[in-house]
Amino acid sequence: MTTRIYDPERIEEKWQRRWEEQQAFRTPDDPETLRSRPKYYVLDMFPYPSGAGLHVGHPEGYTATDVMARMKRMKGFNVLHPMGWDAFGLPAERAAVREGKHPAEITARNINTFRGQIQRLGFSYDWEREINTSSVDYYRWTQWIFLKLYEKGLAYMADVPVNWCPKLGTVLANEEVKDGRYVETGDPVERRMMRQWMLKITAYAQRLLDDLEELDWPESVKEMQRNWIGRSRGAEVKFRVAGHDLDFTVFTTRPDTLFGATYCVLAPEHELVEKITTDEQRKKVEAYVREAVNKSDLDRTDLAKTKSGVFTGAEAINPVNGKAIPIWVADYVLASYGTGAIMAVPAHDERDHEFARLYELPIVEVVSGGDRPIEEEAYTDCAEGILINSRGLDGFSIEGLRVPEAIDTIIKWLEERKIGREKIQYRLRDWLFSRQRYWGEPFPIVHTEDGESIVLGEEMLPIELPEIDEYRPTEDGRPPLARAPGDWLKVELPDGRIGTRETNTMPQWAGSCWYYLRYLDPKNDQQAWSEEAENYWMPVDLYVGGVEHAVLHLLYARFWHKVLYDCGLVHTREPFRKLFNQGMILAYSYQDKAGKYYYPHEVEERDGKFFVRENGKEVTTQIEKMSKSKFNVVNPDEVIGQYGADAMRLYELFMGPLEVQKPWQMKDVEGVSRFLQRVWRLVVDEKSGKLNSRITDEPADSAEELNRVLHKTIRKVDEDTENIRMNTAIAQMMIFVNEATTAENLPREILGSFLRILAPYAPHLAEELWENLGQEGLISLAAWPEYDEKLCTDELIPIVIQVRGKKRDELMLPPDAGREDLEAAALASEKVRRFIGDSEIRRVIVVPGRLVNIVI
RNA sequence: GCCGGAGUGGCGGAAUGGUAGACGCCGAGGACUUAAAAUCCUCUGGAGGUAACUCCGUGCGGGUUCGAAUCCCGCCUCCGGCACCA
Repeated sequence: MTTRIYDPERIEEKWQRRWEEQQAFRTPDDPETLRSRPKYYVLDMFPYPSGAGLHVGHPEGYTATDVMARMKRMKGFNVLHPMGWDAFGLPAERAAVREGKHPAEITARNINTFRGQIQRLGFSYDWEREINTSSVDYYRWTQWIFLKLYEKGLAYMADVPVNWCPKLGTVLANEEVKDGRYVETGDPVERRMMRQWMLKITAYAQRLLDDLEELDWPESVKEMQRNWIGRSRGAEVKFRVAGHDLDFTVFTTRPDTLFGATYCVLAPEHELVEKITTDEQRKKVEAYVREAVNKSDLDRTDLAKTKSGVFTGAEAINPVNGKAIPIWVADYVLASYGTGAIMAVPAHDERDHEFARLYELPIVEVVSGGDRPIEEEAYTDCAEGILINSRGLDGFSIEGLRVPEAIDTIIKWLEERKIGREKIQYRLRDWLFSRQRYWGEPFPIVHTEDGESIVLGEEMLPIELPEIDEYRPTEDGRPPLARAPGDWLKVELPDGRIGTRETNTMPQWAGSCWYYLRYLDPKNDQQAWSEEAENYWMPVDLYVGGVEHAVLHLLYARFWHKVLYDCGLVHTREPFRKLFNQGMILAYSYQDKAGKYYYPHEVEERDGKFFVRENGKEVTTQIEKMSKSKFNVVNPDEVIGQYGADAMRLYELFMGPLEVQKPWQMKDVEGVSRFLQRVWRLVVDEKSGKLNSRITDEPADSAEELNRVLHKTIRKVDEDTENIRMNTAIAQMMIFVNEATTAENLPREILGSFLRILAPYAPHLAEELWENLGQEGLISLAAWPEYDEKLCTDELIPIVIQVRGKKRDELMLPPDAGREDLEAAALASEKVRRFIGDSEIRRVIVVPGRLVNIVI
């Protein structure tokens, strides 16, 4: 033993090298090992390798999964714990333009940075299984899955109104746009008609909804997906247009209010608008439609607080009572939802109410029960109301019914007369699946001159990205791939025709939709994955990542997985059995009155206030999201350089519960670093560099007190780690170390057990001390210790004695003391008797092992 | 507006019907040292009291219970999601 003090840098390098030399974390793949042990697949959401490198938020989830992977390995599981790169994407393409390099080169550089940073933390990934969604070996299979989607009729081209982002020069999916802006960058998005690839995710809406039930996911994420899918039950009702041989269908969730429909509204894009508008109204209607269609989403939603619309001059016939009601055009009705047409019931719908008041349209009450007059406020409650004014031509009536019964009754009536039917409507739209970018998967599609789209066969894969000289759209607005050389763009089809390749590419989500499957068998060049590997490893047992993917990635991946399930390519309906979202790590920032930010090292604290060192100016402090512009980003390399990877890992988990947001505090890293030094000193005498002289070869029970603390600690660390409550597991290990620091004797056996539960958390330190203790083999592969339930309780435990619910005394008694003994002991207490005084004892509540409460 | 989550010392947090504040940070005192750092030990929610001890205390107001941070009702604040989806 040469080194005396704890030197993280030295031991971390040493053990990372050993692990690599011994291939300690290779995923087992020989059939015998696989068959003989249970499996555990623990997965991180793989990162997009940005140019900025890792920040301390990334390793938070990675550390948690690594602790889990290491513990499961020690418990005898075959563990699959891989890492890879979500490597296609726009930032690399933009950097390529900026630096005049190929996106692949930028991507490779960023991946090397990320990998290096991740590896310094000593994670037990199987790097033999590293994947990269932008490598041909990978994306040929993404293209292959696209063929499966196409074969099933789930991929199609359509002229659709798209979210076009001029700044990025590409279209975006609904899921990527919020309030008329791209969620990532905030760039505004416009509405445009374009011919684009779509994936029919709506065909899976009900299954995506139903199968949420079986998942061990945070309730909030399930709820967000339910909201996004947005199932609602209602009815479609057909309305005739008066004086025309035309009709249109509306969707409503409240068919019970049909008698209260006083007008109808068509979306500006509705095909009937043109046909039914009267000459008198034509000018106004055309102007309105033109303006509405060209409005950006931002104008149509967020800013449009007051409604607008124009009367078409035409009238519809309400099928239940034969009354003619006006047909309006208004952009508060969306073309993309339902049928793009509604019946308006101002008495019982807030939006219709607002519109009716604005344009002085009639309001007819058909459900009674509102608190305020119907002219003032729409009554939308479905639980209490009773139907009124709802008697039809042929004596049909739903008057007197409650809303739910009225809905069922009228749907039946509409269906009998073939003028309507029950309808389940989803908010979910089909997934816009093409992008006008270079750095993405090319589609295995060729277009012929006569407009036919031909899908290429499996044998034609991969379709490799061609080299092009500029990564920008062409002058006439076609995607960058239109710049590709002719020998790429032009393809001779098997029948001799010449076609042109599709020049759109797939969105970044494509690669991440199935990467968890490629990890199962990443080097297979015959198949995307083998059946045996899929059967063995799937589903993912634990999936950890940020909540920002609650809808996007997680919904898309579930959709693809279900398609693969229908193709017989996977055996589970769902890919991710348990999902866990880690909370964001925030940081303190410092700002002066003018709003200028300062780095933490530029600021000092005096009496609870903060001042700039240089000029004494007072600054305020706040907790914010880490950001370069706020000067509060914490770099993991610095933390590791100063305290070591083990301290970094420990602090990431000790900060608080994994799922909550919490601020990074450097002072607290020192705390866990001190803890690791204390562990070091339990084994190593820093003065001599020899083993601590208190270490003995006596059995564990020779140090009875410490042995009890050990067993309690094993139990708590085991349970808390399984339940992803690593912060309290670490607290318990601190309790053990505090106890051991003052213990007279340290049996080798006890230290060995403790080091094994510490190993998943601080693996480098644990390996080093394990070796120092003279143990054979890697601690990372040692068996997880068992705890003895009997040793988890003390011989005497504190029993609280309350009088009228207030603690008055505390007695040390055996944990298995009976009710009578506890009561007797409590009543014998001097202090307790003082509080009872002369009062009569009315009741005594005894909770064995806990407390006695005397009620007077 | 609707849906979800949270509110506990100076700070991060623990306790999910049974001792409120585990563990860590900060702070105070002591030991070691020529000294400092490091380390080790003790104290550390508030108020009162020389002390034993007492009272108060988990966003606010009520309730259930022998007993509530925890369960129920009503509010306030903050965070996240959705939002003209008929």
